Amino acid sequence: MRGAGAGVSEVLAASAVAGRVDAFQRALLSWFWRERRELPWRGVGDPYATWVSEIMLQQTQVVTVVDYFQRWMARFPDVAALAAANEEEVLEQWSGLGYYRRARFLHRAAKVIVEEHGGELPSTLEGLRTLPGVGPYTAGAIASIAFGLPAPIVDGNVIRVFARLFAIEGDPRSTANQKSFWGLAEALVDPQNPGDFNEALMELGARVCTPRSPACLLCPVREFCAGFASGEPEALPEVARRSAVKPMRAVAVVVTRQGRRGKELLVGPRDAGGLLAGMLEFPTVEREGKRWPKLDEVASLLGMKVVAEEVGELTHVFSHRRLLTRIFAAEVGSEATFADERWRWVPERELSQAAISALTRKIYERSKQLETT
DNA sequence: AAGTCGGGGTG
DNA sequence: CACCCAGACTT
Repeated sequence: MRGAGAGVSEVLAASAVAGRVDAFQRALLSWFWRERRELPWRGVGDPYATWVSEIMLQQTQVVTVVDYFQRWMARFPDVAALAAANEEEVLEQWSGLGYYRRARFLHRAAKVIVEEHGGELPSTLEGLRTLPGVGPYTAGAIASIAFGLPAPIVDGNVIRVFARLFAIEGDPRSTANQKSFWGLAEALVDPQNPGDFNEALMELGARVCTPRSPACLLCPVREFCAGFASGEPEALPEVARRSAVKPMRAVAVVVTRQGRRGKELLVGPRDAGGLLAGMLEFPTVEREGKRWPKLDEVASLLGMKVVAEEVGELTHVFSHRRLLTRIFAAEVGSEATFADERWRWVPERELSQAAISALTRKIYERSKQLETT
């Protein structure tokens, strides 16, 4: 029995991969070359495309990313185009994808690349690592996939695959186990095909070595796997205890007016730094806990008296928050203006392409739906 | 080492 | 529901 965080060489020596690293690499790679999915960022040969895809894929599944990636590349085809854009345009493209800080990092890094690297992505692990938003995983992914360097990667898929292959017990996030995962990734990556090898590990985790019921009978490396041998591959890795989801309440008012070009809606940017920082939203008051804010509080936010009708309520779940929102609707005169420069009128047909979060999109859909009934 | 930060897919 | 996802960054 190996304890958590055993040295990499001991873990490797005690496994079925010992002395057969070449065979392991060949088995994994030939499966990958046969079974891999066609994805829009694969085989493009453009480090910028690899970078964009890897940032989008952070904590986000492949199927979700595909459309966003294609729209992004059409709008910002290269580093220079991204660097020249303003932040709102960047957030418009990211709208709905979540973790908006990633979009800001991508944008900021593009400026750094133009100003300090002559417009070319750094081609070393250390250079990539200096870019905002590029951590150990993403640096390894770009280095191996775009530049052919034998850099290791460890993501959620690799953790699961290695925990099973090598029977790594204990909390996979512990420092000791992280050292094991990174050490194994470094020891196993095929220097001839580092990018394909790394992608193969992740694709195996995503499609075969899945969390609940892994498809071991389809696995190209099951002969090397301690989890398969044990008969209980799904027992690893150990699942971490999740922190509690805190309740939140909010009141949002969808304020409309008839502008010269049809109906317009009042929106403003959220505070920087917090949840959904900088995204446009309807006038909203949020509160931690289960007590509802009052409509008056939204009115004072706007500096006006609001005559509004409640049109519904919806729930939105974040990873660590559960937010219930009461939605009101108010129509104001076409001459309505607001002293606070935070607020601005957006034509209804432009809202769907604005820099709004999925939550704001849901609120809008709900208010529209009630209008017609 | 623990918390923060979205959103969607899945059993 | 709960869990997970081609994580990074802050405290």
